[in-house]
Amino acid sequence: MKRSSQPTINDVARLAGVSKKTVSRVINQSPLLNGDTRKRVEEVIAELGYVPNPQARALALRRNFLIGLIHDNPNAQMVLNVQQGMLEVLRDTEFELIVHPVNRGSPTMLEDVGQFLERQRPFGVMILPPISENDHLAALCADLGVRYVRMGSAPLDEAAHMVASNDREAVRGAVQHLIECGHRRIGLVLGPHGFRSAVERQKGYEEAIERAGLPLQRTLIVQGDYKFESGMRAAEQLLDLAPRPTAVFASNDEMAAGVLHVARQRGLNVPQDLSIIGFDDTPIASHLWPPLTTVRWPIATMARAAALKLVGNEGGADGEDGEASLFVSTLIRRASVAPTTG
Amino acid sequence: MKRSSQPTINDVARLAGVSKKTVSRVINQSPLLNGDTRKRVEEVIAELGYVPNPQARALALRRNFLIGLIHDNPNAQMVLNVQQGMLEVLRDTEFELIVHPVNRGSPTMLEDVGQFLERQRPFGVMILPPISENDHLAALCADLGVRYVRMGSAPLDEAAHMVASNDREAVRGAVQHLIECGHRRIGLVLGPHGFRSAVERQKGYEEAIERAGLPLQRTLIVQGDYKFESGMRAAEQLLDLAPRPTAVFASNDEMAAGVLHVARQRGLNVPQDLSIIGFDDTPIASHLWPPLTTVRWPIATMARAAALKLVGNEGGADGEDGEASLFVSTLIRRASVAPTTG
DNA sequence: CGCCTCCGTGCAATCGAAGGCGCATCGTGG
DNA sequence: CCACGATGCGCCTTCGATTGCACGGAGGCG
Repeated sequence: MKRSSQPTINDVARLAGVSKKTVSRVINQSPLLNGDTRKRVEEVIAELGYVPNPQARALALRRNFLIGLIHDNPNAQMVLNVQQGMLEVLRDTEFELIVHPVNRGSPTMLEDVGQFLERQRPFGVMILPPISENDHLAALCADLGVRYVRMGSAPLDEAAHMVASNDREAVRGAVQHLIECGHRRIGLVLGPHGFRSAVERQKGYEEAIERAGLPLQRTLIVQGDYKFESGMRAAEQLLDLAPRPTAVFASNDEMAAGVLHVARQRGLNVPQDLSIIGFDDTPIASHLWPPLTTVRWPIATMARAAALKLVGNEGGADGEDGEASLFVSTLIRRASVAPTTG
Repeated sequence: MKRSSQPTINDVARLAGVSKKTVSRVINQSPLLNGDTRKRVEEVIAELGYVPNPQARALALRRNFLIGLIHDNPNAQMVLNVQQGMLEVLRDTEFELIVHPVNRGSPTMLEDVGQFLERQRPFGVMILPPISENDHLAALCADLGVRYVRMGSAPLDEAAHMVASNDREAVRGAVQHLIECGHRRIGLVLGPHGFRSAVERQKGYEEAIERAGLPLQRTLIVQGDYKFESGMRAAEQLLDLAPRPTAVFASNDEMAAGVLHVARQRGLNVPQDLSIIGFDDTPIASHLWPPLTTVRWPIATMARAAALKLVGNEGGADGEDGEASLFVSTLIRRASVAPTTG
């Protein structure tokens, strides 16, 4: 049984014996308003269960209340954490989240996003890595007058338009941890070409090695692509070296799992024979055996901050945005790292 | 640099030298329309880059083009697969997907959803397990005149309102597989109380045991809650039994990972000493060591079907919906199952 | 005591698109 | 050659909410 139709602002006005304008004032919290009238209107609203029609509102205001989430991300946990974080903020507002995945590979990616933006004209969009690194995309948003915030592994825009973790520093810390445990031959599994995060994590590794006065050996650095299988391939390569590395930093957890997988296949004990550190602290990290030492970055916190930047101080002076833009990651120590026995 | 403002249907009409109505006819593919005029209008549209304003459209049509996704699901991979599947369908339409997670635990859950539905009046909503099992929620949608489709592990509504896998049958097959491998003492880790999927999977287990003429032993069935830790606790309990079970079916992969974890802690070899089967085929299943034999259910396919049900044959006779409602799961055989040596 | 100001409120126009109704035009047949 | 039906097209209203402008009443000041 379907309710006939929603009450409109006209119904409210009629029943309360006032004009639409007055009702509108009540809804929009206009300060100049008689207390009596306001109360009566509010009563009628409650009685009727009146809810303003967002489409009509959007039309009259010449703006809508949609926040887009653009991503091309294979990491489900991360995308969902972002959604959760953003929605925690948006829940208290009149904004809604509309998700729009795209294909990184597709040559029409920019057009796709452009169409989406033109059709919906969302109030703002959040762009997740790795496409957040695409400057054309940001330019497109700016051009169309759509607010945007990019999430990244390093600062890649002005503060108002980004939230970033500091991957380089975090990885440096992780590798330093390995060095402090006595490791000298530390393998690195890179992220895919063209990813800013991959570059940052590599730099972090190199900085740690150099600061410790260790030699930077090219053979210890092997290509990966953030996928499990590439972690396995990288491990094959690293474990074939003689002498073998005693520790490996993989640029994400999934590849770390691949390394662990291969180590196990070869009968190596982790962490006794090989220490492993990952990155991301996905659920997989804590469920592996042994549980994986990894770097956790505050996705949900960053997502909340991004949402606030998008919807925040709408009317206010936009010189001042109280939201932080840089977030620190922490090393989560589990059981996949041990001191060298040598 | 921000484009001043979007062209409207008026601009198009003026430039093409026709009335708005004619432009509207072109856009909405009205059949009664002169070819010449149509072409001219289309040219102007292309030239101006005119895109109809969805809000105005929604207002005039007294309906919008939003599909909601309601879930309270902790399984990120599943939620994201659903989003992907639905968006594959919606991409070709004018619909947009708006996500709305809820708190299962919250006593105001129904009100929350009600508010969401009243505010947005989405054209349709998709409801994921486990809240899809909540009949009040479905009733709410029906009451508000919002189309809905519920996803479940067993048929829980009429065909037009659900897509379901057949968990019972799938689990029966999985446990039969264990029995065929010679296992006689097979542990079961249950899903949480009050979950339909948990019940279905238990029934599948029991059916397999009974059909094989084996005794149904209560001590082999232990409670879990779909979380990794509960899998560990369950494993502790099962592996303390004497004689020990030689195989375990865990009601999802995460708990299976927990079982594997504990087995490893106790120095058991998997699969030689203990065979394990999970459910869901999340990425974790293939990344564990040994890779986990598990049941895969076609989430994305189901999501696509659900999306089609939601937006499909809008004007047509709604007696006929071509979309399937029941989907079969398959056993993915990996390395976590071995024949009994005894 | 009257006029002016200010506050609260209502009327009517507006946003962009859709569609009913009716007019103009074209084609055809008597 | 005219009448009539079919068809293409435009005017005007509508959807629900916002907002500029103007008006009525109350209070202050000359």
